Amino acid sequence: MAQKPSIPKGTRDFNAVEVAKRSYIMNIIKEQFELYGFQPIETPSFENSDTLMGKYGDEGDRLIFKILNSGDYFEKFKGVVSDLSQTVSGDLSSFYNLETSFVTKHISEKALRYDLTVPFARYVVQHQNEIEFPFKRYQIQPVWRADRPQKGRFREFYQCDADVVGSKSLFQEVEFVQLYDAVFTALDLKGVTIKINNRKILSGIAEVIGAQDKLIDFTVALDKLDKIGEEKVKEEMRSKGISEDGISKLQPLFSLQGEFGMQVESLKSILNTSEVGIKGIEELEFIDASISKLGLKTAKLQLDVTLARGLNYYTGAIFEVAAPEGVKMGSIGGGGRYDDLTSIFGKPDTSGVGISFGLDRIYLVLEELNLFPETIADATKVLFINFGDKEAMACLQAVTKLRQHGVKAELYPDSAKMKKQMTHANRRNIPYVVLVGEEELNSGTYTLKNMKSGEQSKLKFEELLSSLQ
RNA sequence: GUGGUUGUAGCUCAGUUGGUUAGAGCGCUGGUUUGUGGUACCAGAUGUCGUGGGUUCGAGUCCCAUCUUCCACCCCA
Repeated sequence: MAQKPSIPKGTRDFNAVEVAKRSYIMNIIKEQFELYGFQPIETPSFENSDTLMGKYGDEGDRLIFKILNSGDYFEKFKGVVSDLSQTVSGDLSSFYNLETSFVTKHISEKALRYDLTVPFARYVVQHQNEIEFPFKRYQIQPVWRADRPQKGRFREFYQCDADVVGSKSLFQEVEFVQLYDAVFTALDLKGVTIKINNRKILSGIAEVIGAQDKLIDFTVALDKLDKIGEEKVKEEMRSKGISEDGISKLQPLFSLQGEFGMQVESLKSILNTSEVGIKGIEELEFIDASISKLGLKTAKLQLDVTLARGLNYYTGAIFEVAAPEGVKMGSIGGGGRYDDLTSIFGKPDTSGVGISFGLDRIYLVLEELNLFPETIADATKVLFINFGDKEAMACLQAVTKLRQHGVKAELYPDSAKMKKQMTHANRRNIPYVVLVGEEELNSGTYTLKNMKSGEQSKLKFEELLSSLQ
């Protein structure tokens, strides 16, 4: 027992105050989700590896927590190897030539949930006959990533997702922008930026510069523009084999600035030969026009052509939410349109679109900006001081009655020194204490003390109740 | 996964070129006050210097490993 206990890297314990603050955020998100017509579902913490692997790209696969098979997985694995190579069972030398992925596949068949979107796609396919489409669901559950922790980056964290499947309507995208705005407004987090882009535009650009086959490399490089600058981006594109001619066609992109409309115009000039690119522009224009008509409360919608989220399943709109200016935090939300996600699980032609809120990062942002309401922890309202068994019994009767009337009341369990009991009330921020000693016991009264003002008065039970309600 | 950074009392941090018994503030405990907390005064205790090895007569200080924290990549909420 000499060793200090600890928790794994990138995980956290939450105390009562933290839990209260977290559920404050969660409840607001939930409320808005339901207001927009989404219904909750839950999926298991872990899935079959096949369900998750290969859905997030190579980098994603690396970050998936694999669960080691239970039982004697090693003995079974040796069996697989010896069947395969006909080598003598127990000859370890053959192990060294094996691919990691091969080994992993045989010793691990389950993995922890990496996000909520892929399990949701699995859910939709598996329950397609019970689901009424378009299907709007929300899901608030933890996900796990074997990432290296940093500020706002954990190995276990919560995502809050809302998705619609079974509708290609762009009104869904419009509503999701409104939903983002509604949640952040309800949280009193003003000035968030909802960045929007469209995968079709990125495909169109790649097409125009003759790099269709390098779409991912191209977008990953472009995504870094505001971070590493124009020259470094070009350098990276060159190193990925994008032609000099193509890069020069991108030139207008690097100086893209200003209002939505102006950006769209310059995009049109680049993309006029690309059918898919034009389609992307039309989609963007529709969303922007609709939002302009409907209005946003506190967030702003901004076109960002360099926005290229790594997930390879987005096909249309791409969203990412940035914290208000001055807060150093990665994105606090993201999402987009995916036309093809469920086809991986055998259900083609089902378009989906969804967004996600990063609970833990929103928490950090609210904390930094001091935006949590003060009354968030709804704790005990009155503590009865314990003077001894006889008095305590009388107190407990009063406590019981108060509780029946919905007053959060408790009795200090031990007849400790008064100072200790008062200090206890103080530290727990309990606003009232009640003193019942011999005198009160005889007169059937209660001395109620306001811990903030120091005032106190002797009351009958009915008076006590009404002043605590 | 790559490179760097951090760890000393409950908390925030000092601690010299390696040298006797490791310090401060806040907090904590007790008392001034046996029916009154938060304010005041007095007194007291803080500790495996992250962990494990090594160098040295001697290590909080130097070296190695490991864990943790934060940062930059990568990627992402």
